Amino acid sequence: MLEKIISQGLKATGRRMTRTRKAVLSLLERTHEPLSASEIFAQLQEDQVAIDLVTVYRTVNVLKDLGLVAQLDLHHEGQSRYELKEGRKHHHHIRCQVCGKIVDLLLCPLKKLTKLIEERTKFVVGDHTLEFTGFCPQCQ
Amino acid sequence: MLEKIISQGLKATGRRMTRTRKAVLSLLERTHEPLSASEIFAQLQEDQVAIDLVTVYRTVNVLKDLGLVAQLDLHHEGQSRYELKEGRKHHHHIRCQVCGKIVDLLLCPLKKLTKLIEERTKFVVGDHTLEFTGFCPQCQ
DNA sequence: CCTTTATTGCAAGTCTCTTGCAAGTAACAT
DNA sequence: ATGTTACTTGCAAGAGACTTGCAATAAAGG
Repeated sequence: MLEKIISQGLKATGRRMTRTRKAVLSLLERTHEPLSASEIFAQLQEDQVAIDLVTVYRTVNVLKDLGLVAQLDLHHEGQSRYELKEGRKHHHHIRCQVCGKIVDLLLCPLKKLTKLIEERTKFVVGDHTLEFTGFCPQCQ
Repeated sequence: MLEKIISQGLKATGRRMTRTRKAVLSLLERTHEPLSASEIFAQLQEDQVAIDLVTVYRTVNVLKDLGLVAQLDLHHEGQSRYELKEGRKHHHHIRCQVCGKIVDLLLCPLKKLTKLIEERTKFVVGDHTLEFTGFCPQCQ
């Protein structure tokens, strides 16, 4: 179970598993779209979980530090979104410009590009962002 | 000259060429990295051009509306950057995580991907963001 | 159950970007 | 040139995402 794995990561870095961290984790675990901090906050309110928005921000940052959550900056959205990495492989997203629906793209065309970029720019390539926008089937 | 082309675009949309728009354009024209609003503001201050930060934001938005400037959201930067599109072909960037230096990548591996994504997701694919981070030659 | 110390909530602050409005000025007609 | 119109600007204020300081709370281990 995810909670156990994460408890260990927390303990290993001198942190604790708490009621609010469990709530955020369980929400991320059962949600299949990346969520923003305010969406996490709103959903937990609805679920009658007492939590402050500040704590949501602190929690996702802790989970990010542990490498358990990915922070996404979608195309001109002006806010970050978070999704669990646990058990999922590297992927990207497409977001509907009309309704905001986000769908996973289970592909990444960039592995072979890294070497080319490193040769051309002399950079050491680290991370990358690749996000698409478009119109989903319902909004076309 | 760029200013003339842009004057026409402005006029065609009921807008005017002004002292401040000329200043922003000329700065973007002679700068070879994408600039943020506050960088544009700071550089113009240094150049003794009287301009308000609000006007910088409004100006880049006008230029974006006209399709003359691209707005970039680099990886977790928390601010947008702007660069002239005029005369340049579609490209992406890599940014140094240490010093912030931004270099153009004159490539885009995504044309052939669009069809695949549309088939798989039933979305109509519009725009995309692709930005890399890494370590530049000086910061390795 | 107690102690230690991480975590939380609240208030306030920071940063990017936007909006309202009166004053300034570009563009065009007279 | 001068005047008129309406687009632009600057200033003040506001909105939204995210962070920080601090006292109160609550995990975790003894």
